Amino acid sequence: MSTDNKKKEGLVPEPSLRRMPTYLAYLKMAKNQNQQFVSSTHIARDMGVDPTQVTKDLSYTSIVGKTRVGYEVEPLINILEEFLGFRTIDEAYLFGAGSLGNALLLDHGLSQFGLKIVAAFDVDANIIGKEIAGVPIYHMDDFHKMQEEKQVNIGILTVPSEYAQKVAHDIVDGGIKGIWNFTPMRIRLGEDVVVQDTSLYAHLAVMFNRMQYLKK
Amino acid sequence: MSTDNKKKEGLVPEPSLRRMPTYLAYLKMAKNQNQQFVSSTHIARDMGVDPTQVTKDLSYTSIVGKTRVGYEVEPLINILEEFLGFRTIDEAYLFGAGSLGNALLLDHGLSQFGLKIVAAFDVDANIIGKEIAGVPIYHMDDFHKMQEEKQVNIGILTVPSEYAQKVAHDIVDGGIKGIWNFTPMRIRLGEDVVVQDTSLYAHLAVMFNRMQYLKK
DNA sequence: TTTTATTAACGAAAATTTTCTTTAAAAGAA
DNA sequence: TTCTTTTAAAGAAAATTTTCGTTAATAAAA
Repeated sequence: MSTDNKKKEGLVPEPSLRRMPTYLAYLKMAKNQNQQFVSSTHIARDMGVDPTQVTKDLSYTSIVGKTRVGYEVEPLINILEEFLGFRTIDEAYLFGAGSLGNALLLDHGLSQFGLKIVAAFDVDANIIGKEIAGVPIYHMDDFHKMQEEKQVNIGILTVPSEYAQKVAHDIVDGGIKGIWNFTPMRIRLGEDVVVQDTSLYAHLAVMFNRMQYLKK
Repeated sequence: MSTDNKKKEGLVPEPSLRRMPTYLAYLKMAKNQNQQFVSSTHIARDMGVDPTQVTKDLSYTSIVGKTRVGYEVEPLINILEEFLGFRTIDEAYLFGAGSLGNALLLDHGLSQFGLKIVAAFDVDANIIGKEIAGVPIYHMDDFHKMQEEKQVNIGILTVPSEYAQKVAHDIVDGGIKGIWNFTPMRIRLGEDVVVQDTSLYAHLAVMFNRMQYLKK
């Protein structure tokens, strides 16, 4: 019954990981303003969060702050970027070049955070063979052949929900180790694959719900 | 007597809200396969989650399941869509028509989930006056004037990080009540505004981190 | 040099979320 | 009908995450 009773010991908490890029964005601004040090209290005040949460989050990295001074901005940026994996470029395939997939191909922000989409796959004959933002679109059937040469291990899933599980399974067979799942479907895969769910609609749902409480 | 009337005044937990659209996607597939009922145990097994979590999540809506049968698919879809605010169309402005903003304009998935972008604002003279996916792009300065006529209350924030706080403040002044923040910056605003952070890079960070543990 | 104020780090406590357990209801079988 | 099995619901327990309180370090001031 208990299928995934894996020890979570030593893992950096997901909420902490999600907050780290926000500190990074803040630090880059501080750097632009030529600040050499920032204290956790400063960060916390400016960002509207708890100061102890900032120190605790940053303590997961190798940075050490100086008492009464704070953290040195530039080393902290470097350490955070390294820690988050934004410094090493990982190659990725995009599966499903519909409107959302297209969107991700056009967004050049991703490459600054360590993700480079090297090819896209789809089944729509109208777009296969074309390029979007310099990324070639192949037929889904060509994936396994392509993967033999390239050995990419990240797959971005932007197919229609009904194909999510099937495609996910298929690409894991081809050696994909991490799936960035933009579909609203939950996909079931083995323990040796990382699935990151990023459904925009989930966030929309939270926003709509919280807004209801304002309207009275 | 409601047991969860504590400090947060009975707010639906955010994790539950985020999971609801995944149930919705699952249910739509069940409907397509002409299933009339689904039980929480079924949903849980197919989606790889805990069955009691499913019932608990669904209990926040008005649906009531039938013992030994489950939930009726079609009413549950309707109730969920209604509950999540996907049935009523909310108008939104897009702030920042760069690559990510462009992406959101091109994605026609949003309109199916109750969000309709009616105008975009930017400061780039090269794109002002043009249209993307039928949505006109205006200069940022025209926002307040426009808002007087339209009274839109959702703003999608896809400006560069360094302008996030400033623009956020400005649009709240113009009457925006909910901000869907796609920048990695945390923004500070009053209590009467809902901010939903959706930084893609936060999710990327989690995925990269979790993948590190596979590679050994 | 000594004192004071600010800060990171660490562990404890509180709050939140998830999982486990029990209970009652009801469909289907005997 | 009566029994068995499956299920939703509700409450308890466990795990996780956040907040709180304390301590030690150290830069700046006296």
